[in-house]
Amino acid sequence: MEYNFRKIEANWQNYWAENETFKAFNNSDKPKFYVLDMFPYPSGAGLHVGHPLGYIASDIYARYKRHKGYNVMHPQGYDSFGLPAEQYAIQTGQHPAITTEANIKTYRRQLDKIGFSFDWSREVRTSDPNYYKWTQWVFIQLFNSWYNKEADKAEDIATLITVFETEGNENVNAVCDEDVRSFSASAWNAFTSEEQQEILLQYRLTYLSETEVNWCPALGTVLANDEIVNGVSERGGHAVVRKKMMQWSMRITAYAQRLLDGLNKIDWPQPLKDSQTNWIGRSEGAMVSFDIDGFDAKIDVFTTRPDTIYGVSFMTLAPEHELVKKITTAEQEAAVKAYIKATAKRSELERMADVKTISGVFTGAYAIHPFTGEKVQIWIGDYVLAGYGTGAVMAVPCGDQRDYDFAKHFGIEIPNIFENVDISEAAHADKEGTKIANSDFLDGLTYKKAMKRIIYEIEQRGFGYGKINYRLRDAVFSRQRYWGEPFPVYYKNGMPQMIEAEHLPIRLPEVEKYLPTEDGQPPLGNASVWAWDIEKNEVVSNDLINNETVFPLELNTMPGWAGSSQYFNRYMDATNSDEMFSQEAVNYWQDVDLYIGGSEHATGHLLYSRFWQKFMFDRGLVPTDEYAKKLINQGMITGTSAFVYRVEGENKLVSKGLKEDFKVQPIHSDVAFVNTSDELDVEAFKAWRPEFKDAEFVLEDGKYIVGREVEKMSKSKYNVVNPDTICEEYGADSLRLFEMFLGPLEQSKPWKTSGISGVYSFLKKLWKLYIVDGEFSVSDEAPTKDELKTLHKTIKKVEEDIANFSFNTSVSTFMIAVNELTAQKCNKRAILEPLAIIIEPYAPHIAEELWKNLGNKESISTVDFPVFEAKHLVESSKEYPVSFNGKMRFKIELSLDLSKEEIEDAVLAHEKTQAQLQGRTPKKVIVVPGKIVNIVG
RNA sequence: GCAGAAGUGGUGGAAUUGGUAGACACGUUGGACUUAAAAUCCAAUGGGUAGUAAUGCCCGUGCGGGUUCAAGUCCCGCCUUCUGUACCA
Repeated sequence: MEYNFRKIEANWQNYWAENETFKAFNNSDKPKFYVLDMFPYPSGAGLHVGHPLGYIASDIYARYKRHKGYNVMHPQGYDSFGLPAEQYAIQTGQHPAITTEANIKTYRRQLDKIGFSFDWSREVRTSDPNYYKWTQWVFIQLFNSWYNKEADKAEDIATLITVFETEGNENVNAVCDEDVRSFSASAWNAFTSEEQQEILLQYRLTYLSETEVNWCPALGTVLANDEIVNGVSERGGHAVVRKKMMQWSMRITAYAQRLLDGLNKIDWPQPLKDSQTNWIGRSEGAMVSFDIDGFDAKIDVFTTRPDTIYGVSFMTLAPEHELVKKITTAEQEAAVKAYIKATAKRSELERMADVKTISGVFTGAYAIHPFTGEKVQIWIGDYVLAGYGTGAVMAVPCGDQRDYDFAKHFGIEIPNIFENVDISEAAHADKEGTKIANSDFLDGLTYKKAMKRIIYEIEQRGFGYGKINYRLRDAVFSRQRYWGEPFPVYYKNGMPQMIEAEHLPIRLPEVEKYLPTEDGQPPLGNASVWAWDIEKNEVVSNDLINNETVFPLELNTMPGWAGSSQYFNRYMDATNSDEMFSQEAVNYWQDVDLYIGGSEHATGHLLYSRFWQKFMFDRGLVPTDEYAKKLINQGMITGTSAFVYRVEGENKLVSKGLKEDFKVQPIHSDVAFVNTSDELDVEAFKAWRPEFKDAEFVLEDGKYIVGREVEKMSKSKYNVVNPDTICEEYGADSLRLFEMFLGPLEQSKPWKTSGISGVYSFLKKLWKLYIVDGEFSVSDEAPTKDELKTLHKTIKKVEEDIANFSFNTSVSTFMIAVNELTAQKCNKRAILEPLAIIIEPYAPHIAEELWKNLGNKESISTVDFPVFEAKHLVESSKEYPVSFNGKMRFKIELSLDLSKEEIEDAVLAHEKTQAQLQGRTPKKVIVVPGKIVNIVG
């Protein structure tokens, strides 16, 4: 009776599917537990062994929690809108929906093979109209909301309109556009409907505005800040330029502080929290206005060091600053123009890479220092970024290194406002421990006191106000793509109008071509049936647009993060067609208890989804304002690439050991042709690369040995290992165990197929424990002390390891247990039955098979994890023999909340029983205060 | 530059609050079984050194210091690698 994993796994996978074993119900006597994975984008390449790592970990946790008596929801779905399917469509004309459907089929087949306990009845796909209906619905809710700073939450836009109608906007404290004009109630009521709409748009949480965006000509679309890496597009590495376009944006900045505060109450990895904190970029300081000499205009600056204002000796504007043109003098005009032209030409990438070069031009204009009344030069320089703060700085060369360098370079004076500080070499940027000097009323004050005083003075004298600034920008929400959620928006007289919720979803229209139109419109501009009839409430042909009731629909689609910002809530009630989710469902499931996924989403999905959740919380749609209590970032599994070495200029390939003797060029070989001893199957390689069909292979010891290198697992590096192959050869349980055994979950580590034989032979040994003379058979004899010890040790360790997410060490624990039980020739039900249960999360198929053969009819997945009485525990903890002053002592760990005497008694009793068991005389016991208990031996 | 994480055998990695460093596994070597191979099982495996042997001694967790009866673990100062981020005023 062999361990036939192929048959066992196929049987159980069918059984689970037929019986919907892992279906979670929205009500139960058991406590709830929600385990979530980041759902995958179904790419055409299918899964490689790196992808399921996080799913295996979450699955172990989910199965474990089921055994511990929880009602566990472990859903899965697909983030199925995205660029690859669209680009494939552009190349082939194939509709992205068809490609996506095919890819999902592959993914599902691969996932099923691994034996996950997903509740597929809750599957979601972001590209499914029944799903994106609710993405569109949330968009409408955002549009119909404004952020009330008084209440510090989002509210219905209707409440804002009421305020406008009764008292205008004088007393409204909202997060809104900066250039909102003020009006009275009577003025508001006199505005035309269009004027009112325009004003409201400046308050809505999602709004349309002409914004400067990151335009990527090669991709034909706008990119969000987090989609740009080092000045080029994250996807494809194409150049990105700044361009002004009409775009939908999300007023995420309204939530900047709450997004920061919320981090304190969630158990997420510190590095991830740090990167969100940096991304939000809170800084405290002041806004200060400087008058411009001879102009009726002011330069507003944001500074974190208003206390150094007496050190200002010039000002610098970003070259793009709107005042530059206005204030530049005739003499300086040519130089300024040339400089602006030169900086505009430099790409973002160059500008960032080249931070050393100091450049700038004097505008010829002067600002008036608000406190001293002195004239200070106004310069432009590209070290000032148009996109941060106001795009202008008050330069304090003695306190800021960049200002210092600039001043030195252009010979501008550097006044010193610090007591006893030498600034002849560098600026003095330290805040603490220095007193301010030469600064009138600030003289002698330290940083903290000076800050308080100067902000007070600035506000008193009307030069500005204290301000907290955030680096976080509002998120652009429009994409010029086809394969994304269409907006539920049509345009009437140029003003955006929402389609009523009951008419959702607005389905993606069919188009002839997936490229932008010839006149530069997004791909939806190719659709001929893409207009909204407000009488019929349906999408109609564009030809009818001249009708009074038919209006053009929005041509942009939503970005990738739209669909992933609320999917975790939709899982709670995934098939509900009347609501996004029922209140009963969301009140039952509340939030995610464990979320596992990659850290690359730190400033994308994981920030936006927190924003949406907070918004939904404000509007009373969800019960919590953070949706995931605990988050774990699983590490990446990298590939181990294989290389052959071609002698330059010859059709000759030399083995690794000989490559030093030649001038060689490494070439990737497919890892499929290399065995575990790094030996290349030369014939297979020749058949794979026809250009080497006639090549000469220079062998060492009769073998061709390849070179190895750890790289990211990718098709182009030919180092992809497919989970299907592993499942076919070793079984899904081996794959699951091995992925966990590979190393700590959160660490990145290279895949090495050779190591899998260890876990595979472990499973075979486990199987054999239950078999006597080729037949399933266990004895009902009472277990021995040693056998019980092995079992309880294993239970204790595995539970601890699961609690710490140290799945790798728990696999070792299983191996030790099986080795010990094999050595003890243990074949007893009392040991083997619980063993099958505790191994089940890691190796569900074999565990179920063993369970069935033990004579248990019920599926193991419904059995509770064994709990044993304390009296069964043979020892309270591990004993450490320790050498102390030359004497042998033992350390025993006891976590007891008892007095010294009670502990002494307990230890003595323990020692007595131990001594009796081992047939020796009891040793003298000394209890040392603290946690350490020593037994002198 | 800044922030975070990490450096342990030939390899992946254990070592829970400071207490037998190298668990477990891969690989390697030797052995059993076999006509042979595969599979399986057994044994050895950080380095050095003494001994026929049982066994013993010395060194050893990136480097240099320190605290401690005791340091991979704690403290100070370095080095290296990885990850994120960056003219953020």
